[in-house]
Amino acid sequence: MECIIKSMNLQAVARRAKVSTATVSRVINNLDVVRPATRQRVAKAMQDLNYHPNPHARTLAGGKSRTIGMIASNMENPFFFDIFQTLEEDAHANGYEVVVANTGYQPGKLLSSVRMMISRRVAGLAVIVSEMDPALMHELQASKIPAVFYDVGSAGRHITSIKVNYQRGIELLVEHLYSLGHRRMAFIGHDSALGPTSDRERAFKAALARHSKKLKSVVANSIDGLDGGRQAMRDLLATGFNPTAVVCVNDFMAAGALRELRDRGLRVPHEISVTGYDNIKLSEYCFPELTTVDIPRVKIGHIVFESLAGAQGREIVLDPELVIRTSTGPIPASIKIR
Amino acid sequence: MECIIKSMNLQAVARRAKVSTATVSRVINNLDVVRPATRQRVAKAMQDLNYHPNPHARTLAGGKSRTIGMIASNMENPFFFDIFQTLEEDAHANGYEVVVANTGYQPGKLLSSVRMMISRRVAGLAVIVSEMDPALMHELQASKIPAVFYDVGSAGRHITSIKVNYQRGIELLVEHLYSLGHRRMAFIGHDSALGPTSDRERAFKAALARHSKKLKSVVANSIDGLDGGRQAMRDLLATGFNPTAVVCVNDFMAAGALRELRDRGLRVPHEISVTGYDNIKLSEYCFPELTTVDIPRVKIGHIVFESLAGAQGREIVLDPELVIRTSTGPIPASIKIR
DNA sequence: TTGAAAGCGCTACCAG
DNA sequence: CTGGTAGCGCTTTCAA
Repeated sequence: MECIIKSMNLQAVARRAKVSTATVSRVINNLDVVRPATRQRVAKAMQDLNYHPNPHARTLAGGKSRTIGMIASNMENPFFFDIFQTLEEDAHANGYEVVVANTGYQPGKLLSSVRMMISRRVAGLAVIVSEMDPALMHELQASKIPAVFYDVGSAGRHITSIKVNYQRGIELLVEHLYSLGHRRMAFIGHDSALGPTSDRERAFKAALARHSKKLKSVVANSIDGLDGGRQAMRDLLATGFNPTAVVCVNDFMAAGALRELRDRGLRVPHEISVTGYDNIKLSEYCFPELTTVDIPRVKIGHIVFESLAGAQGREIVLDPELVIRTSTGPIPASIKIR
Repeated sequence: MECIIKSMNLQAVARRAKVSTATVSRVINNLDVVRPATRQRVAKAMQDLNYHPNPHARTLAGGKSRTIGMIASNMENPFFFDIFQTLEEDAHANGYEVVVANTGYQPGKLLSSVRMMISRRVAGLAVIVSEMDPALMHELQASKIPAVFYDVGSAGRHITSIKVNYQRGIELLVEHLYSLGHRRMAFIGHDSALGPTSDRERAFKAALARHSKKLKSVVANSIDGLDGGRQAMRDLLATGFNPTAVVCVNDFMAAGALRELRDRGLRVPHEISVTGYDNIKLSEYCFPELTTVDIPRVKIGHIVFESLAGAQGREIVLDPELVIRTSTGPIPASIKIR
């Protein structure tokens, strides 16, 4: 029993409701020029026919879609996912969808993703990445698509910029560690295209320098993720520089780093302290729980949507907050003597 | 300096290359009827104009998109994300994109997501969920869109079914625990719309019954996630039934459960054993590392793409494998005496 | 091998 | 308030 279901279209609905396609379109788009009675009739026809508008046709005809794009560096990292989730909620609540693209921290993918989003005619674009590409801004500017950048770029015509004072967060962490007696600290970062020395690494170095120009430090980078964090810690320990505290670029990597220490029998925080960044849910489930810095991801998600749908071109700065848990503590007694 | 960039279209390219729009279309779609010289000319024109085809127009005109849809119960759970990631890789490698929809285990959202995917004219649809909806199969069948179901539904005309023998995995786990001496076991599951007693819970009970009809057990359900796992463990301990081993529906919840035990000072596995399911990366980073059952997510991702792009209507069954780590051990000495 | 033209389903503008 | 209709950018016959 083959049944050819030629998907319903405006015309079919129009015929059934005995109105023109224009009127059906008006009903679909909630234009309140339609007489209630007519609206009723059309609504019923749509129901009866189980009609669903073709989004592609709508986008093509209208020039704009009901889709918001989000480009992230690493959706596997809960930090990005959390932002996505709030954004999606807001979007759905307003009849939008959101499609995501992952760059994996590769600038090349960033650019191609932006292009793809533009050709998709997204209604707005959220760029939540650590990478940067010079051509990006230009293309985006030209496309006139409302956009919001997180952590990179600056506000402009249709462009909102959300920034978290990363530097400040690192300072809070380093200050906390310093006050606990730590003097030999290391930094674990992730590969990003910002050159050999990333902003974040620099922020760490700068925070150290605040206390004393003579504080030595070591840096290890790897891929963002649990394995990457573990690998970085391995590399770090292999340098022979024995830090009493390790500051990680984010919680995700910190969680991986903790595992390596556990394997080696180095007790945290008794023998070595570790900090994360972001305050993702996982940071509370690590062993030990991570001392970290809170980045308000839910808030960011809301701001992103709002900036895409409403007030554009703003510049927003958020301040991070220190969250002290059990992965940090006083420096080991054996070292105190020195 | 305002510049109106009216986005390039086929016609512009056609004009510049001095051919018809039909020919440009042929070049775009790689139809090898075009003379090499012509193709060259068109390609250059596209370059010069920085032309990018409008996917909506393509879908509208062609009736089919280059987008694959994936519907998952909980993208926050790495299990689903891992499948997504492989699927996306394969898709991109073949010029497809993939859009995801989250159901949060709600059957209602499942249905609306399927509808949305159908109206989007996705080229294929992967349904990786625990919920089920009767109307779903019907609509999908009628749409003639190639689909693949994971864990629910059965193969059909354009429908591929991938199943993992969940029951078998649970058996492996229970067997392992039983051989370690455990007799009082509990199960931590997550809410799903399969009624008060889910398939998975039943699988657990059945596995217990294999050994002895008299084995008592208790079940606690909560929301899938770290917090949910923790809450379930809390509920479990509150029942007063003191299990020596807890089988969790998946690794994600198990990770949450471990945290609660840690907080209470219950040492794993010395005082209580815990198992997970899926073998996600996080299971290796838990403390202690989770004994679990491996579900080949990468393989599943590949099969999904393959089933959507190529051979359809198959029925595939995968077998899970036991992975023994350190979250399970012999029953506590204090109990052994009994 | 290429061109001309008829749609795909919908929006938006102009009349009535 | 409603209808008619010209596109939106592309694919796909049908002819040449």
